[in-house]
Amino acid sequence: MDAIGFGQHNHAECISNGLDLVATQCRTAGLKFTPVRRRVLEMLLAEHRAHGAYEILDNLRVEGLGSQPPVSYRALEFLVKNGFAHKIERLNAFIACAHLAENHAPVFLICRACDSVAEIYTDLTRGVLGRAAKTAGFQIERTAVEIEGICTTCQEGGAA
Amino acid sequence: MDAIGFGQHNHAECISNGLDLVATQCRTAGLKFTPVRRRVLEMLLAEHRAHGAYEILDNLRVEGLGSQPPVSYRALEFLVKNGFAHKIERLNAFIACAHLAENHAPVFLICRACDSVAEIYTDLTRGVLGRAAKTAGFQIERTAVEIEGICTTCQEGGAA
DNA sequence: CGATTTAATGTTATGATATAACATAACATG
DNA sequence: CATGTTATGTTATATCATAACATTAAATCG
Repeated sequence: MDAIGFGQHNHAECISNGLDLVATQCRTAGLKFTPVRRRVLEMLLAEHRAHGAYEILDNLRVEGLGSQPPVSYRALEFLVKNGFAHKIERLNAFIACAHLAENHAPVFLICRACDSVAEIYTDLTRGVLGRAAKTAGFQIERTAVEIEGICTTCQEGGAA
Repeated sequence: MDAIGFGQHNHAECISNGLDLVATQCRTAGLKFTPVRRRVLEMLLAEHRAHGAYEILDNLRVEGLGSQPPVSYRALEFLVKNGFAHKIERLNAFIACAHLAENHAPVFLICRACDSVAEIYTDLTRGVLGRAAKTAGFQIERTAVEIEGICTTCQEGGAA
């Protein structure tokens, strides 16, 4: 388990590695990593927090890459569908995937004070949840696990 | 673990018991269980699926209990805040709590075919999730666990 | 009781999020 | 280069949600 989002890491690398990884995966899978899609992913990678579709759109507009809602929604849909980004339902916003390449059921830790979001890597569908679903006869297809609270930094800062 | 929502139970009782329980809890806690709030809860209890705020509002309007969005949103807010209902973030909709009276972190099983929602009673904050959060130094305040898939009935029906 | 304050409701207006639908352009492939 | 397919551009509108202020009802207390 790691929690990218809180804690230290080389962020510039984090962005360029992410873009490279996705570019490669798209090439391999025959997906088109177009300028808009690339730029949107780059925006998401720039900060470990969720970005709204309209915030993304504002940036695209300034850069001449699109001006209407469907532009950002389509790019985000592409990224989410292919596992390069996730939607945080709680916030109606999107975040770059922190575990690119690995097939996973993401779990998010959302800090309500600083809005940062950490993605942890823990498959809950095995264990309790899987057993519970099985008992209910429910066939799991997709999970959204979103934990809201206060991150380390904000606890120290007294934001709690 | 039980999964109210899928499976059999006496539904009429389920509604009246729910209303009675909440009425009692409100009396005890000094909360006002007003006609609008009561009626909204009743609507939620009527079916084990999530109800949108505007769907609720449409019903209230017909009954002369309110006609503008804030009316349903306020009633829903009251119910959610006091643990009598939950919001399903994935659906931007609301559902009656299936474990009234017990302090709990709900887990929802959402059937994408028939839209029914089951609430299961499994505290994930103990176990893996709790440990993961602890490692990240994250202080959990609230969890939203929403599992999407296909319920037993719909699997049998071949809706998958 | 009647004044005060607190909570709930009514209402208008608007903000924020999301998608349907259709037109056009770019691209791959036979 | 015709054809199918995917992506993009654009208009319009649907859907979800809340701010702000007016009014009414209810609780509290001198």
